[in-house]
Amino acid sequence: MDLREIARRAKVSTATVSRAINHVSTVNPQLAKRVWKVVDELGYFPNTQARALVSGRSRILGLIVSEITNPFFPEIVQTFEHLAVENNYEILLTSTVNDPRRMEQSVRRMIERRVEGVAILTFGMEESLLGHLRFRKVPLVFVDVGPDAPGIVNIRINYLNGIRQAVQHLAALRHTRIAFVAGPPRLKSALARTEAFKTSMSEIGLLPEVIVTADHTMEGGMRALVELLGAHDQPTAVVCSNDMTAIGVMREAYDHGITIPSDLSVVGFDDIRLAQFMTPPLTTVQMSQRELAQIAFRALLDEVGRESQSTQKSEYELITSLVLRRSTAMARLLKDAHGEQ
Amino acid sequence: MDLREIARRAKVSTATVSRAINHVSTVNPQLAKRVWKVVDELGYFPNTQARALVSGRSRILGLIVSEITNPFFPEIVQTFEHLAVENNYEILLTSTVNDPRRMEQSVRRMIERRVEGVAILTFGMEESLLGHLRFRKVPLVFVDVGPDAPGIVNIRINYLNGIRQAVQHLAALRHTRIAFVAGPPRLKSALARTEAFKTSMSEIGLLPEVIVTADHTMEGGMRALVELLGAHDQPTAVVCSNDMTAIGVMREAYDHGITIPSDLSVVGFDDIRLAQFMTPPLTTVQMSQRELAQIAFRALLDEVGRESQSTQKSEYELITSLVLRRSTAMARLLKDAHGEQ
DNA sequence: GTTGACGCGGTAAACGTATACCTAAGTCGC
DNA sequence: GCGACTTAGGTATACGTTTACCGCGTCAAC
Repeated sequence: MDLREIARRAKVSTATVSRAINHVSTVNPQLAKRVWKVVDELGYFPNTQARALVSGRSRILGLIVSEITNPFFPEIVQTFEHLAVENNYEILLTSTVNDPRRMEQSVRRMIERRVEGVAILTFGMEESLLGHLRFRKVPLVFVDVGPDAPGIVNIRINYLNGIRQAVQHLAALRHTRIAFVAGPPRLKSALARTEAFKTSMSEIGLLPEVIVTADHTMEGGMRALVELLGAHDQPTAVVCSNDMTAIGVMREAYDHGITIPSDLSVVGFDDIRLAQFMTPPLTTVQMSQRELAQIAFRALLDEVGRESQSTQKSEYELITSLVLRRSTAMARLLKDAHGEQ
Repeated sequence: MDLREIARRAKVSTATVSRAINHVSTVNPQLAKRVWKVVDELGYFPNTQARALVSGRSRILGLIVSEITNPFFPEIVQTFEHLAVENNYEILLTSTVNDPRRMEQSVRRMIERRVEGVAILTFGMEESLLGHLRFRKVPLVFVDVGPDAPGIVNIRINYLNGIRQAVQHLAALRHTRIAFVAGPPRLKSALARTEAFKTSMSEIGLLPEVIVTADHTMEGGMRALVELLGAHDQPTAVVCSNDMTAIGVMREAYDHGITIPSDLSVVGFDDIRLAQFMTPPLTTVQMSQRELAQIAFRALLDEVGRESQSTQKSEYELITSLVLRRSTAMARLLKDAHGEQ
């Protein structure tokens, strides 16, 4: 069942059928109606590959994330996919799980399907991905780590804003020994968060001394707390580089009989959905996944839209900000002191 | 840069290039090498749409889930995608969020891209999806709810096995007042779980009296616990129709000062990854998402493989089973009694 | 030495659609 | 009333592959 079949039955040419289906205005409404009638009767659906072949536009976008099972990403995927469908695009999804072979393969798949653009929402700097894609001048969207070149747009994340809010929130609760559990140094985003923490502390005259490194997993968070408990001057609050780490900290605290937030205040980062399901619900710095996906999609669409990669640079920014829940409280020592008065 | 370009440079015909690229054995190794050399030099990637058009095979599979942000699904998507890529397939993902318009649209997209098969891993009975797809004889895979017809395979889930284990585990811990928090009656899978609970209770002479209905969300779980606490004969253990419900129950319990598991034992269902991150880690009935995805993919591939929908029916089954963590303990009253002796 | 079989590679048609180009009919001005 | 201009719809080509079909050359058997 193809265009020709429709043309035959509607007693018009294939050109007219094509035009009617694509709502070209020059076609006589009478004829259009006749065509649509046949189309509906036969349940005809145009063949996308043929369309893509002749038009040179695949209407497919690539989306590369680190790992779909990482709670940070499902919301992104969902939003991105939703927007894509609304704009008559399809998405080609890859989760690299940090496997170079997978990335390589992923790029190949995308090029073979002739994607019109790719959003790379992993936070590492996967140079390996770039070669072929840039060679084909495929528009790319990165988060922070993209090279500065035409056809490549970077979404800048303002980590400082949210982390500063977190630190000041804790300081306001009389915390002075505030620890930071950092993420893997391999990730530029993790580095940036650590820097933001240091800056925020220094700004208010506190020393960002207690920084332990974890790996953005729950297990890493658990180990990090153990490490912190071993220190001779234990912190009363801890800011974590991401929510999974914070969850690990909370989990380990539970096992040690440490109550959150009265014994220890905990702040996460990301605001994955799960954060609000914790006991107690996790206070965390929100980096809106929906918004990130929206910006990425919009940026990609803009870039695809503008023909001949202009040098005009477009910058996009995503602000982070603290959302208060119930995992932070007044610092223990001060509270006791008050209580004793 | 296309086949012809390669052919020209390698001084062979396009047919030979095509054959070399597809590793057809009849082509002279000398020539093949020459072709591959040019291919690599130019960084040539074959155009999938052209291939699909002429071969009549899109190498695309559809995957429909209810909601990617539901923690049950990411693992499924990841596994399915992984398998697809390994078999040179691409996947077209849709999350319906129970929106009929979305489903409609989704089917249209899939048919337009000429998917070779679709796995429908939502657990409702979306009849609306069927029409067009069945008309095209697209192989379909369902979980439990598919109609009995050629080209349609159902994966049967054995809910009873795991739920029986859960109930017997609780009974062994001296619980007799075991409640069940059911899921939305709209979902056949929820109904089946409730039935399995009733059966399991009756089998060991307990009355499945306390059954409250929730909706598979955390909020629903929270409300359910409130309802249970209002009963004059409070349960000492509660089995939930899914993990999110169990998490809601735990969360609400925390707010009421009820300690899990010493005051109340809780068992979930699904074993989403998050279950092990709870405090305490949730004992739950595992319904392996990886395995489900594997079965679905395998079934789909088999069905796509066999030409001319044979009547031979293939049945697939997924077993559920209890995984013990730390959200269950001896029933309160008995434990006290023992303590007083 | 001729013939038949066979193996390898080239020629060309086909997949289903969009669209450049063309033709016929209609409109308008003089 | 006739020619120029507009307009609607048809004809035919192109998109980048795969593959059926064909032809040529080699080799063996007689």
